[in-house]
Amino acid sequence: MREYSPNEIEKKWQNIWDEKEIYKTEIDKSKPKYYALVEFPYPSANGLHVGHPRPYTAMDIVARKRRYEGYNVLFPMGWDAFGLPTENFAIKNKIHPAIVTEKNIERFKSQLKSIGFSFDWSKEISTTDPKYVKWTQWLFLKFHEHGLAYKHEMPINWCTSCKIGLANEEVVNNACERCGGEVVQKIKNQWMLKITEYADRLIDDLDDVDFIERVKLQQKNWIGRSIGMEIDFKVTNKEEKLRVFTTRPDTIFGSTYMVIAAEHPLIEKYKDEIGNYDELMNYKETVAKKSDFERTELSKEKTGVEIKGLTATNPATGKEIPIWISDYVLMSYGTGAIMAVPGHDERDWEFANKFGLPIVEVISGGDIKKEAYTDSENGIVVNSDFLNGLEVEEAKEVISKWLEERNLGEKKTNYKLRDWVFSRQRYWGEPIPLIHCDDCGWVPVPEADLPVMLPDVENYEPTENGESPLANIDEWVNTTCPSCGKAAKRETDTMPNWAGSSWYFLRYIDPDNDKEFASKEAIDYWMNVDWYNGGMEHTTLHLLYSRFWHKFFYDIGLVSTKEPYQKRTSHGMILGDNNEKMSKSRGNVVNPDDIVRDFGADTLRTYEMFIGDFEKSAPWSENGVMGCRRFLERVWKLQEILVEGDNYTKDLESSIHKAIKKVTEDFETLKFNTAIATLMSLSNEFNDCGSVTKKDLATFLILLNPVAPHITEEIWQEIGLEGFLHDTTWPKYDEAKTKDQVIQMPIQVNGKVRGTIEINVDDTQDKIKEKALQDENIMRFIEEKSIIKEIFVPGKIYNIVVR
RNA sequence: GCCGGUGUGUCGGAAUUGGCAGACGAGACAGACUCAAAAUCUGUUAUCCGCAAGGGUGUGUGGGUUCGAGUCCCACCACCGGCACCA
Repeated sequence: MREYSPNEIEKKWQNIWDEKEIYKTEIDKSKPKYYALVEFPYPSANGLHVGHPRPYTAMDIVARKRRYEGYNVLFPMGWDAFGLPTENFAIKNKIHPAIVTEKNIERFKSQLKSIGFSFDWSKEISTTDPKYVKWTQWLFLKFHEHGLAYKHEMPINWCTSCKIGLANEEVVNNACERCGGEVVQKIKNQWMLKITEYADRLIDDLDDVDFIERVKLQQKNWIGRSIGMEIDFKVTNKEEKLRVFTTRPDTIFGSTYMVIAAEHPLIEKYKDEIGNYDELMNYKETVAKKSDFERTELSKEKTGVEIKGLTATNPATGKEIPIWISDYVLMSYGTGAIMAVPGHDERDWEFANKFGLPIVEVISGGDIKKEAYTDSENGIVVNSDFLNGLEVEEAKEVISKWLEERNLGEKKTNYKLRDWVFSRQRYWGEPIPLIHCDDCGWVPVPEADLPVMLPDVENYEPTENGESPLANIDEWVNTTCPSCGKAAKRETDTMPNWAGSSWYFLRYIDPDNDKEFASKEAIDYWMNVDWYNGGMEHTTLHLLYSRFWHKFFYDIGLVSTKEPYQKRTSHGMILGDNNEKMSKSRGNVVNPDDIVRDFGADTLRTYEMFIGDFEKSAPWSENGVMGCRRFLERVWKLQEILVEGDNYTKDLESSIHKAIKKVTEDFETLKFNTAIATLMSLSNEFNDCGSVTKKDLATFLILLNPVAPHITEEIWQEIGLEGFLHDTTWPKYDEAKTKDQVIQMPIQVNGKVRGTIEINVDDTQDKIKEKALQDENIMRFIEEKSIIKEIFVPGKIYNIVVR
C-alpha cells in the first residue's frame, strides 16, 4: 500500500471537484433548497490565519451533509473589502486601495481553495466591485426615498494635532493613536439611518427565528427597550418646560433635583439669566472630551455643576428644586434631562451624596442612608401623598393617569438603541450617492448613473477641516443637479464598511444580475438563509444592521421574508498557543498555509473541529494537530485490514449504528469535537477487531467525509467502492440497534456508588435489588442498617438509602 | 462600569441535561521493534491512604436544595467578547 500523502491527493480531488463543478448551484425546484452562510472575511494584508477556517469548516460540514441528504445547497463566499486597514495601508505605501484589495483577495482565495471548502465560487462577490457598489448605493437611495436617511449633527473624534477624524479604535486614552495628540469631539452634519424606527420589530421578531439564546439576549439588551413616561417639569417663573424620561414615575415624589446634559439647549436659551454661565461652559468643555462610555461609568466619581438662576418645580410635590448639569446625563438618550430620585437610583444617590442634595425615601424596604433602594418588585410607596401604600406597579399606573389627566406627561417607550451614523470622512468606502443643490436640496443620483465611483486621488488622507478626501477633487465634487440641471455638489462622505455586509447574502443568490440587486425568482427560491454562523463580536452591529436592512426591504416589497436568517450560531475564537488572542504584535499567529503544507488540509480541518467546544475559544496546539494527523494515518491504514463483505460485522453492528446516530446528531448541534471522537473510537474498534468489511469502511468514510473530504474520497476510490463518494447518500441508522441489551448498572448506597452489576435492560427493580444484595461490597454498607428508601431509575441507577 | 459568556487532570476537552466525573486527543512514564534514534505498536497515567480488596478527597471560592449536584439556587472571585467610526 502506498503512503498517505495529503499534498498529492488533496490537489487531485480539488481539481476533480472543480472540473465537475459539483458545488455549483442553480435554482432547481425539484429539490429542497438549503442556504448555508458564513461571514465573509475582510481580506487584510496579513492573509488568512487559522481562526478563519474554523467557522468555514463547520458550515462546510453542514453543507456537505445536506447535499448527501438530497438538498440543493448554496454555500457561497465573498469579500467584505472596504475598510480602514486597507485605506491606512494605501496612505502609508502610496498604493491605490483597489490594487491592495485585489492582491489581498487573490491571496485569500488561493488559501481558501487549498483547504478544500465546497464553496460555489461562481457566486463570488466583493463589496468593492462596481457591480456590487451600484446596488449598495441603489439600496441606500431606497432608505433616502422613504425618509429613513436623514442629516443630523453628530460628533466625530477629532485629533487636534493631525486635524483628522478618527475611528474610535484609533483613539487610545483620549489621545490619537498615530501622533499622541489630544482628541476632542467635533460636531459634523452626518447622514443617519433611522434604525430606531425598527427597534420594536427587531426585538419582537426574534421570537420567530432560531438564534442561539445569548445572541437574542444581547440584541435585546443592546436595543434596550424600556417602557416609562415623559414628564414635564416647569421651569420656575417661565413658560418653559423641562421634559424628562423616567421608567419609575412612581418615585416622582422623591425627585429632589434635576440633572440635564451639559449640551442641553436650555442653557443657551437662558444664558443671560444664568449666574454661572462661564462655569457651565468650562464644564461642558471637559465633558466634550469624554466618550459616552466614560461619561456613564457607574464607578467613577460624580461631577456636576448647579445652574444658578434657574430652578424647576416638581409637578407632584409642587416644590421648587434645583437644576444641575452632569456628564452622566446624555443628550442622546431620552430627553437629555432626568428627574433625579436619589433614594432609588444608584447614580442619583451618589450624586446627591457628593453634593449634599436631599435624599427622600418614597419606596420602603431598603435603607437609603446606606445606598439607593432600586428594587421595584418588593417595595411599598411611602411619603408620596395619594400613592402611599401602593406597590410599585400599581403606583406607576395611578401616577401615569394622574399626570396624563393634567397634561403633565405621557407614556413613552425609550430605547438604548441609537440611530446609525452612516457617514464616514474616508476614501475607501461607497460614495453616498446624493447631490446637493441649493434649490432642490438633497437629490439622489439617478439609477442610470449608478454606481457613483471613487475618483483617483493623490492623497487618501482626510482633509484638514474634517471632510472626506473626496472633498478636494473639484472635478468630482462639482456636478449638475439631476433635478433642475443647475450647478450642484456631490456628497463627499462615504458609507461605513457595514453597508456592503448588510445585504451581501441577497447578492450571492444572483450575483451577475445587472438589472436588479437580485431577481424575485432567486429571492423566492433561496431566501431565507437557513443557517448563518458567525462571530459573537458581530451580534450587536453587523447582525442587527443586516436584520434592519432586510426588514426595510420587506416593507417596501423588495424581499419576501421578514427576517434574513432563520438560524444563527456562533463560534469561539482560536487563540495562540500562549492562550492569547492571535496578533502580529504578539507573534503568535499561525498561518493555515503552513499547516496545509506540513500536515494536509484534511488534518487542518479535522484539528480545527476537534480542538474543543466549537462555541468556545481554544488555544492552538501543534501537538494537537499532530494527533489529528496520526488519526488520519490510522484511517488510511484501515485499507490494510480490509476484507470483502457487504454487511456490518456482527460484533461492530451496534457500534456502527451508534456512531451514525452520534455523528448525524453532533453535526447538527455544533458538537464536531465529539463527532470526531466517536469516529476515532470506531476506527480503534476496527483495529482491535483486526479486520474491517467494505460495508463497515464505506459507512465510516461517509461519516468522516464532511470533516476530511479528500482522504475519504481517495480511500473510497482506492478500495474500489462504486462511483464517487461525493455522489453518495448519508447513511441511516436503526434506533433499536443503538440500544444495548446488557448494561453495567451502578448501585449506590446513600448516593455513593458501591458497586456495579451487570443487568439486562428490562430487568425489574426487584431482580436488580436481589442481584445487588448478593454483592459483598454493597452489603458491607447495608448490613446492620435499615433500608428506608430506594430510588430506581430504569437503565441508569439504583440507589439504596439506609440509616 | 454596563450587557453577554466562561471556569473540570499536566494541557485541549467529554459527561445521554440532576444519575459511575475525566470519553477522545495531547503530554509524560514504562515496554516491544531498532546497533541507535525517529516513526510505529502495547500498557500506565486526577489525587491521597493501602501489598491488595477497597476507601477518603476532588469540577474557580463560600453557602444551600436533593437519596444523589460539574449540572439547580444564593453570594463572591478570576478570565474572555461587545460597548455604536476595527472588521
